[in-house]
Amino acid sequence: MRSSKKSKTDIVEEVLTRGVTEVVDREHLKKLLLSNKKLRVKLGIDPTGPRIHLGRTVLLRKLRAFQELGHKVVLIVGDFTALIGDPSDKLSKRPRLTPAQVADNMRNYKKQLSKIIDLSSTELRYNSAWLKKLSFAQVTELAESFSVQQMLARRNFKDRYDKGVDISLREFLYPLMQGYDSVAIKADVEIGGFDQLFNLMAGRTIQKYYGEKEQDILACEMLEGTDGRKMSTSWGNVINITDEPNDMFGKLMSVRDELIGKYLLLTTDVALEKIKNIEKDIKSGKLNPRDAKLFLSREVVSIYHGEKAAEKAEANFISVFQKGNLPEEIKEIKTNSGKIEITELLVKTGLAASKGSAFRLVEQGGVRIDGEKIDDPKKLININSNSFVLQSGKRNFVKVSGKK
RNA sequence: GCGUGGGUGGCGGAGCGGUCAAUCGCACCUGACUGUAAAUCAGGCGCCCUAGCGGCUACGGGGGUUCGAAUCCCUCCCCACGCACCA
Repeated sequence: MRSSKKSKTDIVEEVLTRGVTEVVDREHLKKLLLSNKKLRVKLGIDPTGPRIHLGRTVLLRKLRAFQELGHKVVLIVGDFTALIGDPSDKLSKRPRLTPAQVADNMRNYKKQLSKIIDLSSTELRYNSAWLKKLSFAQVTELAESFSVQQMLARRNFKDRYDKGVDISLREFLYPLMQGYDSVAIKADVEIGGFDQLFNLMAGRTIQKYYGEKEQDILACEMLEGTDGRKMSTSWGNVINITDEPNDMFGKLMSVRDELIGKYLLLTTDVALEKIKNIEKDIKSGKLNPRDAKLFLSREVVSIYHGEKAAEKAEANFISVFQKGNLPEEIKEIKTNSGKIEITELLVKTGLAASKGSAFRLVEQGGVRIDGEKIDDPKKLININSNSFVLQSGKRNFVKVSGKK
């Protein structure tokens, strides 16, 4: 973080509030953070997808802040729990992962994690290490810590129960396992998304049940994706930190205007005051939301690809979308020379999924060759060694030329 | 095991004998406009072609009734709920 002159109190205050919706023992945690005690800060990650998206970085960035304050981050890889399936904020059951998938996902994960947190000082634990060893008697014992009524207090269990939608017993076990993780690693603090609040609280209940002191809880805001719904891999509205600079930049530009402030708050280090000003200026019309988004996009892309790449991505965006120029890098495709129908060419180059949709694209005026609109779906295109740029819509380009 | 209600396009969810390739919402695509790939508005959104009130394949699988079935019947598979059996 670039907060060099801030006092510790200010830093702690920001850690406790920025992008945070709920802190469970707020005063208690604040005191701890201001003391010199080194805390064990837990974050559970379910390696359910191979990529880390911006929504997940919110929590990771929070961890980073704790690291900077000198605390010990304990990352729990839910290799065991992922096999069970997490019911959080889902109205129906989640698919379970196989051990092979988990292992595969983790390989990619570490590389991505290191872009945000300091992995060398991080304790990485797999919860199968202790959960696998529990005997059935011990599980039964653990199950004693919760009543069915308490479980049903959880909103999404309650909703499903009321609607008559299946809740498997296995799902009831999930919060218990996550809570047991806290016991196993002796967590002082646990971080999680707001949708995880129930599970985080379960950690407290279970720690207490085992006669240990209860962890404090920091629940963070959920980040909306490009379409305004919660960012989630299964919705396909994610911005992955592995996305190429141009792609990442473009996705950020398509975020809804109302979310600009939230994105700045949750995914960048931009100072709180500056964010406030940006929001204010957008509201008053002094600042064009487009420019605020350019700023946001540059910030985020810089974090994952460096400032140079961010500048380049911005220049590319302005050139292509604001000025309508051709992008710098266009995919090139070589095909057989000769005459070919435009619709067939679109399918061949991957710009259209089927001839029917290619037909529609042309009819709707979305197809251009070297900038010139093609309006006849039957048009024959002559392909020879001279290349030309085939364009579908505003953002799909392919350079086509014939083989000799 | 018995009973009830279900299984429809990427998802949610209509339709319950015929213009149903299937209302609608979300997602997605194209266009207009703009401040950007925001918002808004318009159109599109199974596949094929000689592009047409065209052909083909589709509504869990299979079979049947009918001029005609996503819609009715039989059967199989799967899901949920309830009941029972067994402890």
